[in-house]
Amino acid sequence: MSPRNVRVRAVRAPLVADRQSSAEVDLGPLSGFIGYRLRRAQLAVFAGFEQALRGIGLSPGQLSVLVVISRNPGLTQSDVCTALGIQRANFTPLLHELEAMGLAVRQVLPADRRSNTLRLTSLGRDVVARALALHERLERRITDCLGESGRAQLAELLCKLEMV
Amino acid sequence: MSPRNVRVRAVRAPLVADRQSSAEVDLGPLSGFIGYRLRRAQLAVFAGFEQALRGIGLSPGQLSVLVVISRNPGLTQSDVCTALGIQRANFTPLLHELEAMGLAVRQVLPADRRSNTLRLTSLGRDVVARALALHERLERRITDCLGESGRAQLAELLCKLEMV
DNA sequence: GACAGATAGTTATGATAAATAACTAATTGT
DNA sequence: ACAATTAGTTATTTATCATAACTATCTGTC
Repeated sequence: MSPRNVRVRAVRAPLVADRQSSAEVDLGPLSGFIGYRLRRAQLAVFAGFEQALRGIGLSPGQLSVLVVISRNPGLTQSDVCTALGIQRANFTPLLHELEAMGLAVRQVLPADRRSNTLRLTSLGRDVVARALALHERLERRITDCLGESGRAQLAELLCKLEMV
Repeated sequence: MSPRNVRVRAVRAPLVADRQSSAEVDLGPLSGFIGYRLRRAQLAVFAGFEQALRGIGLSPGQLSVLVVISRNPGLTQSDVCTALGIQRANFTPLLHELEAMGLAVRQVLPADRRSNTLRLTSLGRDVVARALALHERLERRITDCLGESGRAQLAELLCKLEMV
């Protein structure tokens, strides 16, 4: 126990012994965590989104808002927020960007002057159509990867998962 | 086509006509987008994570790092980064937090003094064990929701999706 | 009709995750 | 010995999400 007994072995011990090559890292229970898999998958898919929609300049969130407005003209901001799970406070600047890009317009609802109804401009409709067309590529790549049935299963499982 | 022929109809059009109740919002193609479903599902699961691990005070990212270190003591920072898909630059402060919490230690690798090998403290091992136990609850809730086979399918599909 | 309470939108702010660039120190190969 | 890499750090930027406080408007009740 005295310092003397500390062998040189301790010093020249195989310090690299339990070093692992990054190829063989064991994720342990992590690899079974749905949350972990979700995070990695989402990062990959969002990267694919940016790549597929390059040149359009829309974020996933922006596109989702435009699609909802396009399918439901006249919705209020709050309606869109609850439909997409966005906080009203965060929606305001997002929407103003879409307005600044000339893609959407706010219009005070006369029946309730607190509310704004939302519509796309004709440019907005064009851009959504183009974005959806480009987005098809991404979805096709995913289908190629998972198979048609795998893709459908995944969509359904994710849908269930939202209400855990 | 002359201005005269523009009927009053245009003016007193039913301005509230196409208002929709938020219950019946049509997500259109969005509901089939894997990326959209991923985002919503991940938000739900991460909220569940925070709820399940309340009191431990670890983020999903922090726990993932601790688990990897625990299963692979002696990995360098870069190893952990590539294993988990984290940027080295973002890893530094994350790791320093874990060190400050007394859960992990950095140790210069003598064989390559640029590298730091990582290990858990005994406190770190305790905390990981407790965190994993609590995390089981979340995974069980997910399994209850998707079924055992659904859960396995989901994990596999997400895994494939990472390499799209 | 007046007024308390609720709602729609906005503003400001803070926390977190992720990406990029530039830097230091140490190593490698020639 | 020296150029080119590599590991880690620092600083900065951006995007997303959450919370609280504010205004303007509306609703229900007396």
